[in-house]
Amino acid sequence: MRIGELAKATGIDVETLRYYERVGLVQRPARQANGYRAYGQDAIERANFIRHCRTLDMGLGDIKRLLDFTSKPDADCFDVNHLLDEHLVRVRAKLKSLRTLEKQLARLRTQCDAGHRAADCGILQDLVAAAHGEACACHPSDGNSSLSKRKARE
Amino acid sequence: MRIGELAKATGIDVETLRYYERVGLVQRPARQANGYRAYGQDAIERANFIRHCRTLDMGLGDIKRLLDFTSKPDADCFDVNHLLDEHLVRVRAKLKSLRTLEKQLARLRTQCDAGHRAADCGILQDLVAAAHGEACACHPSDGNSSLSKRKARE
DNA sequence: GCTTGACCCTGAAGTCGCTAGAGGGTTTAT
DNA sequence: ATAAACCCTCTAGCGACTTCAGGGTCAAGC
Ligand SMILES: [Zn+2]
Ligand SMILES: [Zn+2]
Ligand SMILES: [Zn+2]
Ligand SMILES: [Zn+2]
Repeated sequence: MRIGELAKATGIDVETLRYYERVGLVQRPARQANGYRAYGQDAIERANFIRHCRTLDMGLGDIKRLLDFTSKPDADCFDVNHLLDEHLVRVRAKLKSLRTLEKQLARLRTQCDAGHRAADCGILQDLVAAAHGEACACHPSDGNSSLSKRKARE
Repeated sequence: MRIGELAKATGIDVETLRYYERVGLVQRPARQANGYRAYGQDAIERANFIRHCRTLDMGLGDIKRLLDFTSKPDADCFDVNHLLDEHLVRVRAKLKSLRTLEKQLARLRTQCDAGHRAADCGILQDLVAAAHGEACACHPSDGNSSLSKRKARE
């Protein structure tokens, strides 16, 4: 099987497959006499595994670790659970912040409905006022910089 | 005001401020005799505006456009509304996909609770089965590659 | 006077997960 | 024979930073 066929079979772009090979996610396949990559059927399995994990938004490093587990049947799967737990934490944190964000943006959007002068635009006024520190949680405005420190630790 | 003070006043990292200057988001400040950047009070306003918009997850290009509006009071604010609408669409799309993702991951996590052999791990088995094409929507498994084409158009 | 440490400077490279381009070679169909 | 469709490598670009290397500047304490 050539790379284009593997791409069609898995829905992964040819360039992406070559990229996965470069970073070690996909093993280097044998080559034909002309230098073309020659994949076996197992490459479809592996590529589909990667694709599925990517749709679950896992990082390539995590996917590599999971792939390694599939070839070590006697290993303890604790790390698999842990990896998934951490990923869930990340996803839930992002979900939470996106929900807040959506509310903020929806409210902001109501501040202007028709076209008028920029000076009278409720949205711009709202943004400027927030930057000024009025009723806004995003910048500390007191002396401490806990927010940036927290971000740095994440 | 030196860059470290501006950083502390706004909660934006020093390196990030220099990066914003490089990409034209923050105007180049005057310099002291020793080459240090010397900011005025207005720099705090502008930097806080940027920070606030970043917590609303706007791109630097959008923020620049908004900043430009704040100095053009007579412009029509239509583009401001439009920019916000597009951003809301993006945020809501991401929110929707994250909600689906969270459900999938939460279900997957239930497949294994205690440590055992990787070969018996319900999570790994689930992932392999999904990659195999069982009850999984992420890869087409039929002949067409509509999914990848759709993605390319987006 | 001299070192220590906290600042500041520039420019370049690394991060992640691709994506696109340049500049070729090979195969297949007409 | 020629064109389209495929394949190859190597390189650079995206966004929004972060980090590193290799310096310069300045106040305080000994
Ligand atoms: Zn799948
Ligand atoms: Zn408006
Ligand atoms: Zn704010
Ligand atoms: Zn398990």
